[in-house]
Amino acid sequence: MHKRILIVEDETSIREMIAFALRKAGMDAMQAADARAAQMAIAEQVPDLILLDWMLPGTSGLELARRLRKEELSREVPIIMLTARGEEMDRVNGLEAGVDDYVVKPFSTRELVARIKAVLRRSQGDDGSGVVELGGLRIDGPAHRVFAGDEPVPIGPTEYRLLYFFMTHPERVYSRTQLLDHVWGGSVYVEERTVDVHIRRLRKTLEPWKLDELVQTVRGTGYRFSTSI
Amino acid sequence: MHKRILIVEDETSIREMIAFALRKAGMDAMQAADARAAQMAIAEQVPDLILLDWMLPGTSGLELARRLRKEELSREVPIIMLTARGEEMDRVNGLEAGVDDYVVKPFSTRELVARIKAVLRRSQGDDGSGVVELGGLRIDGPAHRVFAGDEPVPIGPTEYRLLYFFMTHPERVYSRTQLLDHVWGGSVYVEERTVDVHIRRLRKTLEPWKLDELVQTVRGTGYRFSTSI
DNA sequence: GATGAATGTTACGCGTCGATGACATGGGTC
DNA sequence: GACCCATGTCATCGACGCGTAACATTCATC
Repeated sequence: MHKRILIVEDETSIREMIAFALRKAGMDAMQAADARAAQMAIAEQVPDLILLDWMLPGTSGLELARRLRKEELSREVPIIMLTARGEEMDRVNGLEAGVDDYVVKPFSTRELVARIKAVLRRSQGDDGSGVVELGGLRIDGPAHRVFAGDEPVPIGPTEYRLLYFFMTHPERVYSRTQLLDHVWGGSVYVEERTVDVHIRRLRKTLEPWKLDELVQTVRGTGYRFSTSI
Repeated sequence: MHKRILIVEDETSIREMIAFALRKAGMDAMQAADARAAQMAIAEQVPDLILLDWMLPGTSGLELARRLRKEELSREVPIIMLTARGEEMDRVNGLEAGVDDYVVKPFSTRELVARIKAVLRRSQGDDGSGVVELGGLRIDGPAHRVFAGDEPVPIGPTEYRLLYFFMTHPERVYSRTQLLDHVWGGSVYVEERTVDVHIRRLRKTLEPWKLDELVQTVRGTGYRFSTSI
């Protein structure tokens, strides 16, 4: 579950500092001091994201980004560029090379971590638009709608909120209390068993599309939304 | 056909970076550091879209959004809010002010550009001629007329504005408050229930063509114009 | 296979929300 | 000033959704 980040940066102190911050944020940090080392590291194990310093000895960060984009192995991996101030001209080329984001030096580690998370979030299918697609279901926040394939699914308000929470937090068990907190809101108090009923109603609304299996019972613990049965 | 985007953001580095990304995406970027500068820029030339930072010195972004919604000049201009990590609260308040979308910081420039394009596409719908065709209905802005197929539809002024807003913002729920902001204009005060009545009247005018289904109720939330039932 | 606990399922009453029709007001036109 | 059209508000009715309880079923454990 830990995200693997490859840091490509020639200055050891900066590299170490970033690695430390990332580990503290629950990520795995790999390190490379130049383009060659980076490509070797990638060949060995493809990271989830690459932090790329613009100024590298030998092959520049920009050039490396271009190469990575061409290779099958690394094409899909998001890249964040670390640029110094006043390197604006290079940003043009960076955007052309398909870089996902920039962080301008000097930056706080907190900002860097936040940017990494944002890019990771987006590369995982959450484009921030409030539309989530999962397991044959599509839930559209702005439209307040649910689609199974292309057919709209008639759904009640509470079932909608429940499904929305599930689809934005899939593959994880939630107790009834947790569901009440997240879906109903912490300030209301209702019976725990009420959750069961709404789970039932949610399953019923998904039944016509045979998608009720997505909502799974974890006996003794709670419920889970999962695309694998 | 370059779209003109006004960036209202106090932090220069962020503003510059956004402006750069927008220019790269073929848009014209105007900049303003605070609410006053923004209003001056708008007075000079109305942009196609406004990027509005939530946290502004002096007049807050939210407050500015409210003001812009009230003024005739800027009422039609879509607004995208840039919000800090603050969560649901910001979303709700932003939506109340008639904001079209929001992007949570930190965001990647690519994500931002994608969202801008999405909003522009949505709030345009037309090819620039002011004519929108959707779900068997055609609304002609310049001619101020509505057609169902080839037949003209007799329609009242408020119903016309309501329908026009819906057809330029389809597939999305709007609360009564939002509809009041967008259709009535923020400066008038009327009961929320009034929206219900005009929804009713709009449906009635569309009924002879069986197009009243396009106007859909989302219980507990608001109304939506959608071509899929 | 018996037992108790956890979960599934159904039915029902209450409260809330939206739909609807009627009415009053205001503004424009002749 | 008389008339008409558009608009906003109100009261009422009906529908919908919610939470709870009661009963049925499944599961784990011995």
